[in-house]
Amino acid sequence: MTAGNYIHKSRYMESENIVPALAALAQSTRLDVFRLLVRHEPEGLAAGEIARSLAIPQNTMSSHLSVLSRAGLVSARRFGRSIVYRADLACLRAVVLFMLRDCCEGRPEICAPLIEDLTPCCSPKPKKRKAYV
Amino acid sequence: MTAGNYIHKSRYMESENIVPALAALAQSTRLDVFRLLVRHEPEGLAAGEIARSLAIPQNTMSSHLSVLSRAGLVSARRFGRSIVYRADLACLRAVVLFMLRDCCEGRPEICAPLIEDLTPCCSPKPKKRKAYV
DNA sequence: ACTATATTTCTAGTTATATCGAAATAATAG
DNA sequence: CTATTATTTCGATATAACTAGAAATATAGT
Repeated sequence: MTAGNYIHKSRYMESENIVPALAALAQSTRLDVFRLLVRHEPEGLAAGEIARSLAIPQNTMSSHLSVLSRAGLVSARRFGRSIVYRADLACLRAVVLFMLRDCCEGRPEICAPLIEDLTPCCSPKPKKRKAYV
Repeated sequence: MTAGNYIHKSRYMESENIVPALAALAQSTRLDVFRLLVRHEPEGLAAGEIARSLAIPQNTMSSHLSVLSRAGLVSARRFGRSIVYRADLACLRAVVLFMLRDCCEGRPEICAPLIEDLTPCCSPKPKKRKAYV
């Protein structure tokens, strides 16, 4: 309803959702947290370990984690006394996709170099493919 | 020197530079401005036109443009009385690449779905393709 | 030099964010 | 039930961001 030309697909992120996600990452401690959690996928990391790992007081870290969580970039699940946080990689992909969708509109040549940079480390499904191409 | 494991390459963006870039985009007016400028590549758009186009006072817009500019996301060039702003797509790519580098480290399967989503609209050199698949 | 136009800088009020001590909540063990 | 551990919420302060009116700067035309 809100100025909608886009067909809503769940993996796409809309403007209203992207700003909190970018804001959540636009803070050095939170960016470090998110990167740490990405490196610890898929096991995740308890709140206390995150705080200790980055040398930030637990309550401060808790507030950062809640920002990341509200933005959808991390998820939290309780295990006993601990609350284990995990990076939400689908959300990361949605953010990236949102940013690239704009520059791709009608001009693929803009994103092509990016895909080329990315392909060496991230070529799709190297094992189940019959062959490449 | 600052905790450096990465080999510095110019197209890669470091932590210190990415936070201002994300912060610049983490504001709805500025995100709109950037998207507008991407759509107007490569001609660019004068500051006044940007302000008028988004119905924001010129001085307010000027301050937003300077944030985007400091972050390296836009460039400015004077033409007569006007100052024409352009989106810096290399910077956008560097931001995206930074975010993806982390999730690709050692696990290509994370970014592969993203590349697959991107490929239909942005496959490298689309004209030289024989046909679509 | 004067006027009109385009944009920025100055300034100030308002709002939001970051940080962290202290208190509160939640789960486990004895 | 009490003690211990893990985490969050509350509250207060400090810093930064957003907004926009008013003044300043820069360019072009007359």
